[in-house]
Amino acid sequence: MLIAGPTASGKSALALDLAARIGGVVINADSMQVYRDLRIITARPTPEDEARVPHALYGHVDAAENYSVGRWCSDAAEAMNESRVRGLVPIITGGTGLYYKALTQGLSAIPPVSADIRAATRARLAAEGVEALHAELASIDPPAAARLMPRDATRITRAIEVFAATGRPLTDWHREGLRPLLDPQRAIGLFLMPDRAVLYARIAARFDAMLEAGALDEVAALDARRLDPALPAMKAHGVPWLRRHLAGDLSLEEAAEEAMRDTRRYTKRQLTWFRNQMPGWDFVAPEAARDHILGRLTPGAT
RNA sequence: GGCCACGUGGCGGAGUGGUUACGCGCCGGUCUGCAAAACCGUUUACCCCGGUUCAAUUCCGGGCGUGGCCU
Repeated sequence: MLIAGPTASGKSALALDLAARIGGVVINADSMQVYRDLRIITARPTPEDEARVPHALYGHVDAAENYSVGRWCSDAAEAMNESRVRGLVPIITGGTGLYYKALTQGLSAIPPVSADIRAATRARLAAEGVEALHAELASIDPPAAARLMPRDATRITRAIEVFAATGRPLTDWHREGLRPLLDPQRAIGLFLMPDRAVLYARIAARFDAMLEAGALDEVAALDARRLDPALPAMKAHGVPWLRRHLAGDLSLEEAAEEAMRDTRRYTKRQLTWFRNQMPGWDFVAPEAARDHILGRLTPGAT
C-alpha cells in the first residue's frame, strides 16, 4: 500500500489506522522524516504512534549525512523484506514523489559518485557558473543538455559529475534501468487530495502547533551543530527561516510566514508530481480514503 | 468649507500619446541518486463621465474616492 498526499493531508494518521487494522508496518517515504534531528519540524510520528504499530525508516539518518533516493530504495527494500518475514503488510507513506517513482518505475544502475568528485563539481559550479557547465554538458551529453533548462544547476551538476565519475553520459545510464523494487500492479497507490483552502489552513495551524511543541528548540539544537547549510536536512521547511530568526534577522512571526509559504508551494509541487508522474494512482478526498482503500482490499465488497 | 497630492492587474510598484516594466502571491508545468531540492511558464491593469487627437491609461475639464494640511 502506497499512501501519499501533500504535507498536512493526514497521511500518517491514515497509515497508522490501516496498519493497526490489517496488521501492517508503516514505512517512511519522506525525505526529511528520515533525519534524526528533525522530529517536530517534520511532523514525524510520535513515540506513542511508533509504539502502537511497527514503523520503519523514521529518524534513522543523521542530519550531517546526505541521504538520497538510492539509499532510500535499498533501505525500503530491506524494510519490505522484513515485513514479509514477519507477515505484515508494508504500508509505505510519505510525500516524496521521487521515492515512489523510483520504487515503482526503477532507477538506473549508476555507481555512486565519490564525495571528491561531487565537491569538485560543486566548486566548479560556484566558480564558473551554470552556463559554463551547461555548455560543457552540450559537448559530452547533447541530449541531456537539450533536455535540461540552462539554469537548472542541480541536474546539470549531476549530469556532469556522473560523466566525470563513470566516463559515460548520464543519458546512456538512463537507457539501462534497473527493475523496480515493487510491481505497481501488486500495489495500491493512493493520493490524498484535500480541498486547497482547507489544506492551506491546516498548514498554518500545523506550523503554529509545531512552534508550541518546541520546534524552535529543535532547530536551535540543530543550529548548534554548525553543519553545512547545504545539507538536505538544513533545508527542511521552517529550518532556514527559524535559524534566521535565532540569528536575529527576523521576527518569529515573519519566519513563520515564510515557512508556511514554502510549505504551501511545496504542496502544490507534490500535487503536480503525482498528477503527472504517477499514472494509475487513485486521488481521493482524505475523509473518504480509509473506506476507499479497504474497499479495494476486498474486491467482493463495494 | 478651502488648498495640495494621489487614484495602474489579488497585492506592492514603475512608466508611456500608438509596440501589455517588474516584484510578490495565485495558478499550471518539468523532474532517474541533495527532491521539504532545483528549474520553467502563465495571470480579465490602467476609478467614472465628457473633451482634444488619426490614436488616450498617458493631455484637458468635470465627477467620485483616498490621504495630508488649513479653517
